[in-house]
Amino acid sequence: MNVMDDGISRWRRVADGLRAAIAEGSYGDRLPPETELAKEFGVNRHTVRRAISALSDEGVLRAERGRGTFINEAQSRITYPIGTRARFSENMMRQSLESAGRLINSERVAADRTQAALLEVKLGAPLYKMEKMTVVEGLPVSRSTAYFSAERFPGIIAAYAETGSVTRALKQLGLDDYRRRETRLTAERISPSDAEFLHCAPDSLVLVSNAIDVDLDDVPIQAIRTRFLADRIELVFKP
Amino acid sequence: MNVMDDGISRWRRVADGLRAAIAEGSYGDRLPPETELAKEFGVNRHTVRRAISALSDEGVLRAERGRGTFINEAQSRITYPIGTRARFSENMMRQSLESAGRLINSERVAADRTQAALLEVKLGAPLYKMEKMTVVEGLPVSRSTAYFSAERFPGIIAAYAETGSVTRALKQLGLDDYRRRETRLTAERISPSDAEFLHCAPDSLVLVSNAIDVDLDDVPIQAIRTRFLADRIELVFKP
DNA sequence: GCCTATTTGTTCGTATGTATC
DNA sequence: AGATACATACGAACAAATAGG
Repeated sequence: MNVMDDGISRWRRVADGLRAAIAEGSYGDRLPPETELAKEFGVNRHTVRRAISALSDEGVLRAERGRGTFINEAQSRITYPIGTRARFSENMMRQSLESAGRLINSERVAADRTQAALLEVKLGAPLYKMEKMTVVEGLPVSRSTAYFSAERFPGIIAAYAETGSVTRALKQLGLDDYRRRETRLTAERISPSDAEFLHCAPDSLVLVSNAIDVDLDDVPIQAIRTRFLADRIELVFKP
Repeated sequence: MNVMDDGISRWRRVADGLRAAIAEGSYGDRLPPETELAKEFGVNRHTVRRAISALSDEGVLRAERGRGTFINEAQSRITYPIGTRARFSENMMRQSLESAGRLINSERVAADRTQAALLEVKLGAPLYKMEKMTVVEGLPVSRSTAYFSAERFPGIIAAYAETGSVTRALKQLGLDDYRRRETRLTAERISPSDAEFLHCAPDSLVLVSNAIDVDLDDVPIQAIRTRFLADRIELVFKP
């Protein structure tokens, strides 16, 4: 019997299953006994215990000897509204949260086929690539990679470094307003590099947002790929 | 130096890292040599080989002896627009895709605190819980759990079973129009039960959408939690 | 207080899978 | 390919805390 055919251990899958069931409210406020869970998941009791131990470390559960295992009140995630006028710092301020953007790295690159199509520039056109990360209430929540046309926004990097905000940087460059044309969302496992920067477990999940911002004439300004840590942030869309 | 404390094997993490880097386009159309990747990920070459073998089985890579390892063209995902008037079947038809909803199960339940708050009914009020799944082009793409007030929509289950669509079922019950009030998005690992129904790997990722639909007087109609398979569907938001 | 059933916690042993060298 | 170290998984017991009669 192949125990770990897909590189994910059994206790891990039990832990994930439990987490999901708990989120769905299937168990109410307390877990069934370990022996019962073992039968339910078709594993040994030790394996269930390992899963419970992992979830206890995460703060999801609380085991009490002789009484049972109880489900802790859910810790709420930061919500991040997406819509036409999505401005990260403004939105955080509305929730009275302290947020800060930080420029990690920037470089000049040539547009590949995908980037050229998204930004509506020629293949090989000069772009600025900016690696940023965002910290809310002292906790890193997202990392993003943004591409700007280097010809249209030659001073963007200096302006961002100075102001710490894309909105303010663009304003400094004479662009008063912009809007979001499109946001595409998907989910991925975090990359090792992102895990290091966001200071989280290497097996965390991220919500990936691929978005295009345009000026008021519908000309693309930036293509931006943001990885939101799924367990620290929740995207909210309200029409 | 063995750090496998999180239940995910090294080759698996290398595979996930490679998949992400490939998706980002970091490697272009071919992978660096195995020895180089081993150094990059800080693992033994055997471990890299196992990761590459897994990705080859998935169809992401193609290893050619003596030449190198090449990246296959990505298979495109189905896009699902989210917005005010999100109607699944309408949206699929616009992409000229064949879609079908299927009722898996339905039962009468009492509203718990969360459901009562979302649907604006009393705690313990009777609800219909409907488990559905959606198949697009023969491929299952999502599974969802919807809650309706049993007092307000006594015939909803029969109507859905007959029409195969929430929109048409509600119309049959005399509700001509409704809109989405809110969509909250997050990412999770798939639950074993969902993995079975959606006929996918047990370690797949899902985009979870928690949404509230309301009638034209802003009274809640349904609370719905949908799990979209992240590698088969992409959510798109256009203002 | 006492007994019992239930439930979590601990400790053996054994076999298999993973990762490196 | 073989050797080594460690993590995973299972099985069978036993210990310790709790709750109820």
